[in-house]
Amino acid sequence: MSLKAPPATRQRRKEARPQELLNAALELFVEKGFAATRSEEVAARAGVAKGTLYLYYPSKEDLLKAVVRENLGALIAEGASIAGTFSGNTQQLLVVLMQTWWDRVGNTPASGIFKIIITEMGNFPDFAQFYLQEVMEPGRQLFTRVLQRGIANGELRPIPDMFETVHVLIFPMLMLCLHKHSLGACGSVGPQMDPHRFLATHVDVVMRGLLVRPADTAPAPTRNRRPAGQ
Amino acid sequence: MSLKAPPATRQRRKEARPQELLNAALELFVEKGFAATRSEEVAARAGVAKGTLYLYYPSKEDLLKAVVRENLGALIAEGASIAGTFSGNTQQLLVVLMQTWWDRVGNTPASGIFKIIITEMGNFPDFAQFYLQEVMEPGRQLFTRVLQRGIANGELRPIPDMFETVHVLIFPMLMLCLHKHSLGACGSVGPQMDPHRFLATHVDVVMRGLLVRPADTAPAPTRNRRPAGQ
Amino acid sequence: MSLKAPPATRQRRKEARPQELLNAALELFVEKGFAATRSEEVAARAGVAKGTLYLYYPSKEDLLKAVVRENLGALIAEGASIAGTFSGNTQQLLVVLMQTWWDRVGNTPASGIFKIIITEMGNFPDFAQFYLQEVMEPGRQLFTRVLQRGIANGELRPIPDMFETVHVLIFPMLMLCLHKHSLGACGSVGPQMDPHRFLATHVDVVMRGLLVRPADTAPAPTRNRRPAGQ
Amino acid sequence: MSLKAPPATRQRRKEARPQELLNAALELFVEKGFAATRSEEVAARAGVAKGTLYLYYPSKEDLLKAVVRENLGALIAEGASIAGTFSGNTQQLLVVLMQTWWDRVGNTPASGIFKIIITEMGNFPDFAQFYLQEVMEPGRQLFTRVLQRGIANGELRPIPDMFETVHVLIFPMLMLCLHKHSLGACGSVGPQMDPHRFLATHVDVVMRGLLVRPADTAPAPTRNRRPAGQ
DNA sequence: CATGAATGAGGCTTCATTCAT
DNA sequence: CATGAATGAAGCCTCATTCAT
Repeated sequence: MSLKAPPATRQRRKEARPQELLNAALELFVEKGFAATRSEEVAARAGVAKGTLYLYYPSKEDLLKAVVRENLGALIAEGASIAGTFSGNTQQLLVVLMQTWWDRVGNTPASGIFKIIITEMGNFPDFAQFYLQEVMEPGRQLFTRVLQRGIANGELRPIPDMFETVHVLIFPMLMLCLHKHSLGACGSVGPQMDPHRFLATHVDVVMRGLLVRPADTAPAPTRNRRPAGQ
Repeated sequence: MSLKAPPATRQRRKEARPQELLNAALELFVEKGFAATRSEEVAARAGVAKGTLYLYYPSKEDLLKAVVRENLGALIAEGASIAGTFSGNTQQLLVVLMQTWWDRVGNTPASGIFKIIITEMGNFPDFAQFYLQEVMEPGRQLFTRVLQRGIANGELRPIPDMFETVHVLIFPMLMLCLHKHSLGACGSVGPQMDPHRFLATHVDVVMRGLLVRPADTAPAPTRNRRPAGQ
Repeated sequence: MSLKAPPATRQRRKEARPQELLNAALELFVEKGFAATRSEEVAARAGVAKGTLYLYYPSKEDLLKAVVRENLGALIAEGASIAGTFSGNTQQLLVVLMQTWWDRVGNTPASGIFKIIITEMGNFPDFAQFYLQEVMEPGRQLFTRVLQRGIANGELRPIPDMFETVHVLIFPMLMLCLHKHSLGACGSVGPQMDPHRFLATHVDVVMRGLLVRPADTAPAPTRNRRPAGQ
Repeated sequence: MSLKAPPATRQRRKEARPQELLNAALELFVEKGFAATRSEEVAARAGVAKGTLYLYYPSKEDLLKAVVRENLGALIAEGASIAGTFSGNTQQLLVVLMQTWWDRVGNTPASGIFKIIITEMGNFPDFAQFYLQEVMEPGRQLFTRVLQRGIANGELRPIPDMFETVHVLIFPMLMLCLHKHSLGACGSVGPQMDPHRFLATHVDVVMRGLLVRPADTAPAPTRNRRPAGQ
């Protein structure tokens, strides 16, 4: 842009720093765990020196809290925006919800936040409250409304255990994120999970189980892969 | 002092030590994470002194590996034993498999091992191999066989994406364990998850989605609870 | 903006900077000690930014040395000026010396320098030499001359241990300064020390002990206070 | 004593450790100041490793508090014991009090506590309260009682400003301690202060100033030293 | 000149591990 | 075997100092 290239050393980028540090911290906390991540690593990955981290976050613990807040905020915002207005039947809505959620959250570094939450909820009790109120509960209510609308529409059969059924919808999505950052990140030998296909199958199976009269729709026609082990 | 009495206690303990240490370690690693758990805490919870731990396990890392080995072993053993011989239809088999698995694994301290695996797989790469080969793969094959038998029986419709479908069955079970040791352990305010009911609902919904002709079986008759929020 | 106005302030400040920094540093070094005072605090109290301090003093240590030099210089100057020419008897001279010293030194921020000297003499060995030569020794000689003149005048009795006697005169003055910056600065509950009264009493008692024939002078008539605890 | 020499390394001396650490800490805090003393230095001077210090005191600050408590305790105990029963006139009592105090306190490492107190009173406000109540106030009352008894006996003249007069007695003693650990510790070039002689002179001068009719006692006959500077 | 973002050496503290008893 | 006092490497954090603006 300007004629002078950005100065290599000792750059003054006060504006961008917090976000860069949060990104670095998220990555490392997800990869190695909070306790096993050294603050210096976070700083290094953000491209600054040890001390700089402490100009923005007073302690490693505060950094963790900022990471969680920041990324849960993103989750919440996404959830709200996705629900929005949608015309189409329940199955289509669920497919859109889940695929969008994957594109916007699951396929994003923010997906790692679930691993942190699960791991550190015990050590930082306020996370539990925060997570429950700001993420789990809204998500549960969103799915509950979707299913209830489907029942009211006559699309879905009556659902006796709504609470559990909603979790049957949600849990695989969360597990997909966790999987991505554990087994999925370990260059494992076996066949890789294709998230989109998994979510499509998940919705397809569950919807067949909830519809009044399951359509005879085969799921997205699949090329014949995975000959082994099945 | 006396010639016979005291050794009894000491003797009994001596042989139980390794198991007591592994139990204590499992609990603490699950609660606080491996890095955040101090060796001394493990020893204390096992009722021995710090040094004693090192008589049995040469390092904290080795202790972790023993914990993982031990509990993955348990998982494997359970899995193998559960499948066994079973007469009944596929849905009944899956219900039995899952409920038994919950009783023998999920409802056991060993359920925490999944949290450790997910958390530490990045720091201890051999866990991935180990876990994949000894747990995930056998479990996947078990469920694959069950579904394939169901298809062969004519109970189940053809399943185009067997790999994903099996994970649709497995992931909620794993997530249930993780949930139990995170949100579920935090005295959260909202309604608690009832694992048996969750698994029943899970099987019911998924089976309806897989059966050739979904039975009209209502799931386990539910007392009318959870009036709020659904 | 305007052609004339703003520089006035800035200009005035610029010349006053070193002194403002020294004042701020003296205060803080006295309050918290040299090691426990952060450079940034000094700058902040002087109303400048951290970096500015280093435009005037190349290091915190140099700042300390400047503070000590500056204030020992003040002490020396005062000492020299106080002695001056004085007509009156020895007791009157001592009273004037001490009260003046209190007004010009003890009752001034410079009084804090004694605390610094005592504290940091061990860490900065040249302070000892400096302090001894430039302050203690001149002060000792001043008092020695005063007492010797009193003996020669026939006002004072012979004094066998002049060295110690002079310290009997000096030590309470120094201790008064130290007290002012320690207990005296801690909003202590008990009765407060009135420095003028203390010095008057000090001179009175000591002079009675040194005069050939102690006058029957009551010390400065005291309002009846301090009924408690004495 | 025993046949086996004390084990050289990794000695187990749990009993003695706290006192050894307190002694080392007192010395170093007095020499260099609290903030300028590194915990590792304390440990090293006590002959242990860094970590060992923390087995006994949870932080450097707690160590300081223990040092102060420990040594103020000693001071208090001494004060109480010295007062005791004494037959003789007031001057003799004061001489005994002061010389004993010097032998038991001033000439002891505990004398350094005054330097710490003066320096750190600002940083640790509870020290002020503690010191005032447990040391200054009892000391002041002790000297007040001695002087009042002297007045009642007819030995001493009426004393209008008892509070200040008592401090005229006390301050030089404190200053003597401070001097010992500052100028006196710096291998200064000039003549050294002889504490006993100083205290004797101090008492002599002050008593002459307080007695109804000063005795004509010369103080302890002095060998003719210190030819210079007086 | 003045600023304050950035640095990194250094200090406090923890804790895995050792070893004398 | 069991203990727990002791160790010291390693991590968190501070702050004196630098330097680009």
